[in-house]
Amino acid sequence: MNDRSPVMELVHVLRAVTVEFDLLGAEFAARHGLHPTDVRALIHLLDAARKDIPATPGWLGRQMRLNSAGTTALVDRLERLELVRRTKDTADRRRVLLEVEEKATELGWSFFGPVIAEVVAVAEGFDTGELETVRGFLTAVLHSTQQARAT
Amino acid sequence: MNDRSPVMELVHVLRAVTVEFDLLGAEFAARHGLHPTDVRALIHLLDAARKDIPATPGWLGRQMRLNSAGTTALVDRLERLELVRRTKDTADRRRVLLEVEEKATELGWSFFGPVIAEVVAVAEGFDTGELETVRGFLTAVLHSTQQARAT
DNA sequence: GCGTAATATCTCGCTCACCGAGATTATCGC
DNA sequence: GCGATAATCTCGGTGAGCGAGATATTACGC
Repeated sequence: MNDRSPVMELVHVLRAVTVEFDLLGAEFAARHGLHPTDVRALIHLLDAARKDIPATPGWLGRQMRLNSAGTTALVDRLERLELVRRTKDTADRRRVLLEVEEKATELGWSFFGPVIAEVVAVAEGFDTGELETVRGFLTAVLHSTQQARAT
Repeated sequence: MNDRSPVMELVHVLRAVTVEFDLLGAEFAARHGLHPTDVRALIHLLDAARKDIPATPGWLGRQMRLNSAGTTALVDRLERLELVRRTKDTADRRRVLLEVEEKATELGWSFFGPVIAEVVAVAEGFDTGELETVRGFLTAVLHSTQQARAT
């Protein structure tokens, strides 16, 4: 596999994009006095809310690869910042549901807003078919790596 | 901006890919008894070596958004793990150059190898023009976000 | 050349994110 | 009901990263 092959270029740029997004998250976190982990958690929680997946501490911990102690600490932090609220699940009273506060969605938009604007601006230069190609490729990579990680 | 618009789908999948890559890094780190930060540092150092950019603690700290104390601790860790070597710069003797050991490149390949294999497999289903479209799009997003972060 | 400012790195003390182990509380199958 | 299982939380400890400041080397103004 040549270092200059088209596919290797793709790998490099993909990696560079993830590094860049990480740094964006870290800077956003620092600017708002929270930790990169909190931003990552926020992303997962907003994602869950968007997809109507019930979010619990256990679920969040699995997403973030944190153990239960770390997860409790994380949720404590988020609750203290008034970004989430703990509520008991009436069906299974062992469970605690995490509900994102409005403050959290606002924070989420102020993080993603600029990113979305960037991507929208870039997308201007591509036609619908091309964007569909990009989306298809990224989706395939996503599923492929998720698959690989699960094994 | 509709949540189901093609561009928003792209944003979501891009974000999902970065989350997935983060998790890959974290799991790789855990499996090798090091920290996600160490893996990130390794990526930056191997990148620098590949591009013939001289890597110093200061440079690495800027890439990672660590302050000097944290950077020193990081380099200490990497040196203890025999992944990098500190050498004095003869031109500017205030500076310390970080040279990656062979062990580090091996570790890098064992991390990227599987990822590359995934991307290569996915790329099979796309022709050269399509891959070029994807690469162009990601490169544009990369530059655009780098630009935005600098301001 | 000489003193001063700027630059690169490191040291010290501290905070707190995260882990391992285990306690607590609630649910389910028998 | 009772043991097994599951979800969450508590406690104690480790160490990554920060702020402040020390040290060493180089660049600049005179």
